[in-house]
Amino acid sequence: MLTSHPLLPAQPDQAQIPPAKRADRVRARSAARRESERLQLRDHVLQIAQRQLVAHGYHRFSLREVAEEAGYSPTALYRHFADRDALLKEVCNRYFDQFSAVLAAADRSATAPRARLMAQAQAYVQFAIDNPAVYRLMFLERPEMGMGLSMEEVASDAGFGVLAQAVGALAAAGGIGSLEVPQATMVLWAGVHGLAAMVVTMNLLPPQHFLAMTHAMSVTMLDGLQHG
Amino acid sequence: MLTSHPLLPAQPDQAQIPPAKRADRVRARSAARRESERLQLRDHVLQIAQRQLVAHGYHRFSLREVAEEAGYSPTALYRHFADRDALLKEVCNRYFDQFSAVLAAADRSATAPRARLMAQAQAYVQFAIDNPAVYRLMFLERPEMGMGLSMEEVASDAGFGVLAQAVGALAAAGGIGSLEVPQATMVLWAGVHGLAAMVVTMNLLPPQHFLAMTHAMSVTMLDGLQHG
DNA sequence: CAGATAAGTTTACGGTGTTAACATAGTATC
DNA sequence: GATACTATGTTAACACCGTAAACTTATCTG
Repeated sequence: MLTSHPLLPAQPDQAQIPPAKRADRVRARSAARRESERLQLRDHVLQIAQRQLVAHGYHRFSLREVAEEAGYSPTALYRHFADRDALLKEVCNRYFDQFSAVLAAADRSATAPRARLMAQAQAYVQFAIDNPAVYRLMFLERPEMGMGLSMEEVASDAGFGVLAQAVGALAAAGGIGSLEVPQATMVLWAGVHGLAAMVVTMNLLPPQHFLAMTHAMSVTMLDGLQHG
Repeated sequence: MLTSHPLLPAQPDQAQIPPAKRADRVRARSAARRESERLQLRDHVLQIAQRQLVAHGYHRFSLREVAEEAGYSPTALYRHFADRDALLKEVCNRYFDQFSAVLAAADRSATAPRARLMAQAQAYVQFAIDNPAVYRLMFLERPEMGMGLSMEEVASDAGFGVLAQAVGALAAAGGIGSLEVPQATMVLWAGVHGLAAMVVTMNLLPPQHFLAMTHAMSVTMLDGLQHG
């Protein structure tokens, strides 16, 4: 039998503390606990939403079904999220962090600018292969989610910082011909984005095929930049 | 006051023709007229659907609203189309023909393989700019519409025949390095597809921007193919 | 004339996102 | 300690959606 709430850490002896201060502390702890519970619930719902998005895809994603699996009435979720889109947007944000991390890791796996960009492209398409529904949501269906940035911002620094940096390094090494760095960044991004879009829209071909194509595309573009 | 049905052409004097044969002819004409009316209605509905798809976008497209504008009950459309997707698919097909024609015209606007491919890329993105909802439907939302082909088939001949042909011509002129023709075709297609996808998903930037980027991307890719 | 066929209707079902009205527990205040 | 307030749920309801089934009506056919 538990003598104290499992979520609450054991409290020290408070016998000699003035009641007023003790009440304040209790109140503070209570508020903290309720806030924690609220965040925990949010997180729980978001995890379910994430799972269902991956499982059913973007088109079948339903707020009501998320609520049902979470054990709430559909309208209860509106206390925690403005609407269905806000819920999806939060799911997006989490994946966006993960996506950035994946790209950054790929970037660190090499030193030469060209090799860094090749690795990034591969990781980019691999992410789309691993998370088609998420990539679709972030970049195809609701582009305002996942990043509230304009394309220029994305290509410059805030969004795909690692990409822009690597392109900058490539430019410093003389790997870019007549194009400016932002333009070259956009071109590279659009190229892999095209492949990623194909991955998530037509799921017939094996993933390996797309990775090979990504390699071919990266080589072609990088060669083209160099001899431009 | 009209003495004959306006849709029916005036018939010659049939006084001396045997009643049996005359009945046959009337029956045939009647069937033809009903068939024509049916096709006319189909076309009318398709035009409305096309307009609404362009106006409201893919997400808001509603079978019921099409029926309302056409002046029918929602279920009436099921006599002419299997379901909502079939209706959209037909709209797609019409645009697909137009799309092919646009690409073919662009291809004919130049003679050198490289110039032909540049023109095709420009026309490709221009089509996406002009018909974002349609491009989205054909290549992003429902790839099985507009072309029931696998990516290989598309890149080879049946789908983008003009593209594959131009790449073949480029290869014959020594414009392709180590890549095979199908791979080079896919790379080029994926590149412009990436730009087109950006056009239809993020409609913030001016079209001219995308056309300039298309130019940069085409040059980069073609240079890359040459020096690969 | 009787029957089949085609096209259109109304009705209905299950699904969606979302709003409004209500219940209730916990907190804050006098 | 009673009272008001706030947060967090609930149910009911609205306005959509795609679509299936049953029914009406007009037309063609044997």
